[in-house]
Amino acid sequence: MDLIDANQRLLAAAERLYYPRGIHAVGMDEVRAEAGVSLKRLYQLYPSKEHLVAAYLDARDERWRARLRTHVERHAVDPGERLLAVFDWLGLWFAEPGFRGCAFVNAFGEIGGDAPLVLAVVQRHKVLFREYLLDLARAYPTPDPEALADELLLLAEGAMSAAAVLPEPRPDVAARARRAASALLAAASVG
Amino acid sequence: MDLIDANQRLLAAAERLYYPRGIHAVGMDEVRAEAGVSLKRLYQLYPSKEHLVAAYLDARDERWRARLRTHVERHAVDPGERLLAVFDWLGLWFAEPGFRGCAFVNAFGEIGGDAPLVLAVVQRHKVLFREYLLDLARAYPTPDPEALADELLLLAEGAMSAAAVLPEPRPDVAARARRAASALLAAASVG
DNA sequence: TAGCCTAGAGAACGCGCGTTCTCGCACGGC
DNA sequence: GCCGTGCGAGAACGCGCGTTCTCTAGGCTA
Repeated sequence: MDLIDANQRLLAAAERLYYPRGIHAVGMDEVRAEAGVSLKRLYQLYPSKEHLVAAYLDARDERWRARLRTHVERHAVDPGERLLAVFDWLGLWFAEPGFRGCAFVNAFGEIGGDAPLVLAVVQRHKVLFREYLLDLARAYPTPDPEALADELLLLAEGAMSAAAVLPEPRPDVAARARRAASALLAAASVG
Repeated sequence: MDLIDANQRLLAAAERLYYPRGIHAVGMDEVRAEAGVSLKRLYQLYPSKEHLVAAYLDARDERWRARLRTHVERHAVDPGERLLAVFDWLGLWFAEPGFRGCAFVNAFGEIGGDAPLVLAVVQRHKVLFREYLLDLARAYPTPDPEALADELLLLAEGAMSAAAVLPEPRPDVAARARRAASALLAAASVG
């Protein structure tokens, strides 16, 4: 097995273990075993757990945003509909088995304080999500796309938190967020 | 020192240590030392760390909601203004030194999976916050106070996440949330 | 075949945790 | 005065972690 293979297996194993259980609950040896990689290789690729965690989050960021982008592009063309499609996708995500909230917010709560590499990846993810919403908002007829993007960002972030934390039976969080987003779109529209 | 005293000192110490640093980063002995209480007393009051953490979160929940309620009652009488005052208070909270996001969301990310006592307190806190918003929304002239409360809850939750995670310089998250809340209020109003 | 580099398996190390146990001591009832 | 009970102080224990080290085996070159 070469380095590239081992790397992919490690990242896949990290995803399978870290997201459902949290980071500090999963030891390096468990990741190693799940990936079928020797500890030597692991530390050759990632000199510390923090590096591995940052890489896991980085990979998750790419995948998460790609999935969102794909859904939006496939299901809407009108700028307003595209912004609302973000919330439809959130609803699909929330309904997936094993959903446990935003991995980045969770990681921040768990090790945000001391882990600069991880903090940087978390912040970058949120900035990139915000920029994606801003891209969509710029296509929408509103005088202040930044404000609109920020407002929708807050709704989306709130939906992720609420979907993760609220006990069952919970109101359909994504649908509520979509309704609010629709109202904000109408309020921000110049047409 | 009697049990009541020791309990108060422990809860105060837990608050000072757990919120800024996270839960798993603070050991029982450190809480004991900060509180000036013997380990024996600690385990007499809380038979495990999970019990102590749950009690810390419970106390924080009470204090957090009381502070919010006090601010809202002191600064607004009109129902719409009261709902908006929630976001003003969030802005004050975010600006406090040491702000590190919602302690309950952080605790969920850190140990949500396996810690039923903690999970229950987290969920209860969010439910009570939602009920408070619902109380305020019921005084507002809208056909669906539940929907309005849920929408504002999402904005508030999103603001907490964004204020915690987004890197500096960050947009004034609470003000953005307030603006969005204002738009949602207008959209929900029957008058 | 002999030597050598590499890699895997996993033992070992040092540490910090949650929890329990031990010890010595002060204080209250007879 | 004396015994027992409860207390604080902190040592001890068992465990699991992140990280490093050791041993062994195999395949490559000459």
